[in-house]
Amino acid sequence: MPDHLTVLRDALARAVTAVCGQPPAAVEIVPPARPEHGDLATPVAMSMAKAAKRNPREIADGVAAALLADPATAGLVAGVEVAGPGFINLRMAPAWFAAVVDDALAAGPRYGAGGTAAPEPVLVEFVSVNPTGPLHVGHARQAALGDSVSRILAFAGDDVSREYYVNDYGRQMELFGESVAARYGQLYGLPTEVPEDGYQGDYVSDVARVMQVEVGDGHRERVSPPDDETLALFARRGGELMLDAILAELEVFRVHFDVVSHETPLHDDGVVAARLDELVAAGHAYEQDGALWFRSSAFGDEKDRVLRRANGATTYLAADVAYHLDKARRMGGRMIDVLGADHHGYIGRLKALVEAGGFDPDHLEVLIVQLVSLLEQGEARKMSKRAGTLVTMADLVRDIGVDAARFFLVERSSDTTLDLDLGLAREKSQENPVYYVQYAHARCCSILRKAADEGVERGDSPPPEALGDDERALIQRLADWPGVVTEAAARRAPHRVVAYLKDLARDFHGFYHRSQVVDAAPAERDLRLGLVEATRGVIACGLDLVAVEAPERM
RNA sequence: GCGCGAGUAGCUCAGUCGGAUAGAGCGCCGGUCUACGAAACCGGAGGUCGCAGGUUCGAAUCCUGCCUCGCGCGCCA
Repeated sequence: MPDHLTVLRDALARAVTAVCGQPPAAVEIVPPARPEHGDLATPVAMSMAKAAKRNPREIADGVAAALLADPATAGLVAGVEVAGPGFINLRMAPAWFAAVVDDALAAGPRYGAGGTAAPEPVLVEFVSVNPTGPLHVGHARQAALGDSVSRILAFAGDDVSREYYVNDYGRQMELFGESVAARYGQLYGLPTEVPEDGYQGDYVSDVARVMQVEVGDGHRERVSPPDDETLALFARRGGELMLDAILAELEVFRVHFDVVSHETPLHDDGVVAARLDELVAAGHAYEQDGALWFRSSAFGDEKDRVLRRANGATTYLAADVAYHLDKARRMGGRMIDVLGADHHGYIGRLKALVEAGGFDPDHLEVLIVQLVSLLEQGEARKMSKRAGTLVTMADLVRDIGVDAARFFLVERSSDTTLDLDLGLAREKSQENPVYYVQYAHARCCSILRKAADEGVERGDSPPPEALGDDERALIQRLADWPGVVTEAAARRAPHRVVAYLKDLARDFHGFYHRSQVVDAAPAERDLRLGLVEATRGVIACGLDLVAVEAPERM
């Protein structure tokens, strides 16, 4: 059951086709620049003018006449006017506004869902940090983006799977193991020291203490000096504990992964070696200077890349060959990787390896998330990994709460650096847009509670003769929702949902101030009760798409 | 040097597969509670859309060049 904006768009497309003899590429319906231009406007006649080699005003006149004669929109369009260079301005009838509200109520929580034209399986991989340390605010932004994109794609109709890829292999894990072992030794007063380039953070001691509980003092004799077997144990178990902590934090952050895949088995089970052999056999890899190179330049990358070093160790890229080709095989659909800005130089390689593996490189999409800087009183908060002043995701959540963190981290387009004002985010009041939106939801609930308390139920009276400006604006905003979802999904842009919610909340607050609901005359009351319920539903739905709670009371 | 991203109001940013007089929040100035929540509403001031050309009925949006900022350019991950 298409929503009424779609009904109108289809009717306009039919009218254009009848007048021009060819269908329009798209029918854009926009709010008019000025209120006296009507309720809705479309520039479709002007965009058709070139293709049809006709005067835009002439087309517009024809479309206007055809639209008025279309039975599908009979009673919904109150007036059509051609203005300016060929804009078609529409004045909608009360029945149209009522129909929009009915659309939303009939669809319930599914209003706006399923708009993706060609749904497909999508695997969204994000966060994927080494289990050697806690998540910081940059990861929090990636988590918020990856999860919100997943929620939006799923709502729009795709079959989404969230995945975390654990780099639990290689030199960094060894260093982590050595660091944990050193801290473990220190618990027994041994002179063990964390390596210079190891992990110095306090959390390493926490991991060591947990391991002390698990393995007891059985290894105290084996960490000073350490033997390989012991280091391997500390690296493996330490990594597991760290990963558990990371995933638990992400659950608190309302991020749940459907699949957690590990790098180590790709090496141990020979998958990496097998993929490298295949690349060689296909002529996509070659030996030079004792190393094995991927001929990625043949697939558009800037230069060739090393897969296996002269010392025999495979690179991170080699594992990614195995991992991404495995993903491509499992999915048979689209892969989205969410990466930090410092990894953007990696995109060419990833696309190249997907193509070399026989898959369409366009099926891999890489979303780059720009940096986050935290502001305190307008001053940038200095963050340095070395100085230990890095703000972790846990710190952020403790400071401003999950709702504010999730909201602020996706409020801006992911390809612009984000300034997060902690003072504002912490503020539980007026200036804070999170509460502004949540408050609108609570107000809707408050009205509905009052109606229930007074035994007032929504009747089925016909729409009022005329609607107020606030009602028209709010209803039109609701009519936009399905389009907003589709757009946010197509562009992988949760910030569109957030921006919409702020607009919707503003329209609602304005309506609220000037319109009585429960105590209004029957015709108005029925429409407004439906409008409040529909608004409440869309706010709750939109907030859920960015994993922010919609409280009934605040 | 090359690549990617950004440059729009005092600040933070929307808007960018071309549409009418470029928007919001914050901040600033002023007004509104005996109504379903004032965590709200209403009004005002505030702009060479980085610069310069080009494309056309029409450019913040597309093209070219330049400037500034961030990030990246390893047989690291």
